[in-house]
Amino acid sequence: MRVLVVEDDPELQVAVPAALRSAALAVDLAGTIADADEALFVNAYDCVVFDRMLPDGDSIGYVRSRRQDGWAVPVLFLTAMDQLADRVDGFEHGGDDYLVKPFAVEELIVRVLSLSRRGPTIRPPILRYADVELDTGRREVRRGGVLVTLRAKEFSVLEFLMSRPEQTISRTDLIEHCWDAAADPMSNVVDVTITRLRARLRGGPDLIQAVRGRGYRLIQPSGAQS
Amino acid sequence: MRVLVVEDDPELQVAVPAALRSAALAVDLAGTIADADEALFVNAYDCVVFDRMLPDGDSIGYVRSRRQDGWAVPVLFLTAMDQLADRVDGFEHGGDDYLVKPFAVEELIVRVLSLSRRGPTIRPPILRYADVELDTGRREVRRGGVLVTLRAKEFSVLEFLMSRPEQTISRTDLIEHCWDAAADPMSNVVDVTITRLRARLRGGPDLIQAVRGRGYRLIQPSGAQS
DNA sequence: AATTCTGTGTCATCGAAATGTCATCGTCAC
DNA sequence: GTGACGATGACATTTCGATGACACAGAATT
Repeated sequence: MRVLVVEDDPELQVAVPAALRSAALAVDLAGTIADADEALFVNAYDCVVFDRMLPDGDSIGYVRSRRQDGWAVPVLFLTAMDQLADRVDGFEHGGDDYLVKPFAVEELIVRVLSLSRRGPTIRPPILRYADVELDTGRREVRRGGVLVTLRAKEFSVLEFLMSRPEQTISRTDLIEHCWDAAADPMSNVVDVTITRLRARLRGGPDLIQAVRGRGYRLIQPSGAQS
Repeated sequence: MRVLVVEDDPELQVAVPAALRSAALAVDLAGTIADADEALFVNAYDCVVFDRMLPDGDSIGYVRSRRQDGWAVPVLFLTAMDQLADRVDGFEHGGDDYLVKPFAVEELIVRVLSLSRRGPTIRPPILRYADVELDTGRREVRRGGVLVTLRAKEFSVLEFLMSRPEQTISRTDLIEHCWDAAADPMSNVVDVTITRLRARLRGGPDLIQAVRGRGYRLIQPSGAQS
């Protein structure tokens, strides 16, 4: 779990990351809102610890505006102002928790862990065609419910075909999407990979049709074509 | 938003619901853990406010056991014991926040609103996969009930894998979530950490599968291959 | 302050598995 | 029939992951 700490007080710049690292969290540090913004752009964090007052402004304003764009990473505010009005302010603008300085490091750790745990668990999509299911997250393919293990290239080609069912895909397109720049467009790698893919999917009719001079496409052999 | 308040003190039985209703929350009241259990069975709540000490026991025990079954509704504990050890204890067993009595009603409202908004998206504090248990609070891992001691990085990687069981996780994702910005994405730290993790978990079949060219994932080796 | 210990990162090497190449065969369209 | 294109088996090459040994930093201990 990775956390961004945004803090300008030199003492806390040392203490807070140290405390969080002791809880096996990976910690990055930023000193200003501008720095934090850049770090948030570059990396994926599970939680952000924001000092309220920073050299370039009040962090609540920043968080508020990011929330407007749907930014959802949990935030813990560290604040020296312990008036209740300010606390309410912090929550109402999308922050998820706050801690009043001075605080016990154990408490900080507990709260950050609690916030980090609620990560957005997004389900990667599952592609289907005929009796073939391709689970992009698990990198698994099933035919008629039976698990079929594919090589990386084979998977990648099938994924591309399944994302455009019944469209004819040229060898060039396949090379461009499934191979890197080093691939030789003149070779017959695509043909070979298609052959291997067919061999793996021998659990039903051949769904991969060669379109002479054009490329390949997925098609159900029973269905009529144009 | 609907909230269940579990409280036996007659004074608070009046004051707490009144305060929450003033914030436009729908409030139900229970006086014992048994009553609460029934109410939770019948209705869906966005948040539960639990007094720590109730006539039929300490509510932490109840919450802890419900969490084991994946129950995820946010809980706010009201506690008279303000020692930090107790606070940490409350969190580590799946509670999401606590408030020390006596408290300001405004603060109660703020916290309940925050928890309700957060929704039941928190993950249960103990992750399980096959015969491996990972306690995020205690930072302990058990395989087949046997305690396995892990290094911080190893724990962190396992936690991330276990939070997305059977999903293939790229080295990049692992670096981003388990290492800080100083990590070199080109190095093979991830591979080495995986090797070490496997070595520690040698108490059963290898659950960590390398997916060539993509990353790693947790999988039960029972699945047949072709 | 010096020393040991512990955790973590780096590097080099090994070996297996994935993938590309090539030669040959089959087949489809005209 | 024939010429071009696709299919396929055998083989060569490359890549990638696993791992042992070592290096280094910081914490703990003396």
